[in-house]
Order: sequence, then C-alpha cells, then structure tokens
Amino acid sequence: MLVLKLLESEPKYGYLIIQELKAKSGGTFLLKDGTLYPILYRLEDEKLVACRWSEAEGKQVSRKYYEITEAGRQALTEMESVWQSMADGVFKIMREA
Amino acid sequence: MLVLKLLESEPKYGYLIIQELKAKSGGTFLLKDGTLYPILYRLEDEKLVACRWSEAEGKQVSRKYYEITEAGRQALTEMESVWQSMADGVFKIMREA
DNA sequence: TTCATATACTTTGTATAACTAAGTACATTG
DNA sequence: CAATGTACTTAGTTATACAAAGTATATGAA
Repeated sequence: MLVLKLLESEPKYGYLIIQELKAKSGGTFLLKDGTLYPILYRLEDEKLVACRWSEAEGKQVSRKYYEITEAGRQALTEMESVWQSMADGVFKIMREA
Repeated sequence: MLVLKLLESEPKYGYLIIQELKAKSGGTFLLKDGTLYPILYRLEDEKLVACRWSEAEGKQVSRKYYEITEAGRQALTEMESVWQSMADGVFKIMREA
C-alpha cells in the first residue's frame, strides 16, 4: 500500500522509493533494496504498476521507473479502506480492552 | 498484541477471546478457532501467557484459561509502542505522499 | 589514481505466521 | 434426537517479508 501510495503522484524508481519511505515515515520504514524490489515485481505481476527503463536526466545511469496503473489506483483505494478499518479495530481494542 | 491486550485484565479462554475480538473491534477481527489457538500456543511457547485447565463455573465444560505473564505484560508494552510507531508512519505517508 | 561509498537493480533462500480445513467431543435447545 | 453452539487440536498450504549475496556504474576523498 505504501509503495503504491508513493507512486500515486508520479513514477519513481526503486532507490528513490526506499529513500522516500524512510523520510516520509519519519524513519519508521527502513527497507533494504532486497525487500523493496521483490515488492515492485509482485505489484508488476499483479498489473498494479507498470515499468519502463529510462536514463536519468543529466546523469548517465539507467533507472527503472515504476508507474501506478488504473488498476493500481483502484487497488490503492481499497487498501486504504482496509487499512483504515483494521487500524480502527486495533485502536478500539487497545482502548476498550 | 490484541490477544495479549484482551488477557491484560483477566485470564480468558479461547472461545471467549474470539468473541471479544469480534465484539470489541466492531466486527473487524473475525478469527476462526483454527487461527486463534495456534496464536495462543505460540504465546505460551514464548512464555508470554500461561494456561491452566479449569471447569467453568456452573457448567461442567472444561476450559483452558490463558493468563498473561509478567513477560507478557512487558512484551505487550513493547508491542503497543511498535504498533504506535508503525501506525504513525503509515498515516504520515498516507497523508504526505 | 585508487579506494570507499553511494547509487541501482536482481535473485535465491529462509523464516514467520496467518489461515483453512478437518477432526474430536460435549452441551444445549427445539 | 437432530441441529447448533461451545471448546480445543492438528496438519497442511500459502503468502511474503526479509536478509544475503551478487552485478554494475558513479562519485568523492585521500
């Protein structure tokens, strides 16, 4: 869900996703590259993202940019809803129990 | 974490935990018995809960009551903190991304 | 200039653990 | 007495996060 969320605004490549996951979560999500890339491959298999190789602007390194698909946006909406329900359920129990 | 939380106040048996998980989460956590009991066994292995067989009051059914241990209370505190950090991280990304 | 670090992606293997399904058994209620 | 609810157990499947090791290029400091 978090990876899809980061791709919601614009296509990004793996290394950048790892950095944003770390920065935007306030240091909570520290993914190793060997953790993130398999997630991207799975999202690609599921057609929730599409990718294309592209040379970075100014630099001569080749990067694989991942872009969220329409199906990905729908899945993200569903995931957000499931997460919200789940988190609500957890907080209820942590408060009430 | 949720199972430990439900045991925080008093010892409970499996079936009751399933009912409370459903009721107190507002219907979000619907565990099958085959899902809950292995969780209890693992918590027992980890010494986070202890159990004893006991006849139910008034009834003649035998029930296995699980009680949280001191180590379980410490683990619960740690789990609550980890959950809070994780949830905060998720919400940050869901907002900021 | 060369060594270390950062960038960038891939693949394999392991460990965790949630979940389903099927089984046992007794109690309760219509 | 049949169906449903209560109560626990075990085996097997699946998902997937994660680490580790590998490849490769770029960059900056000594």
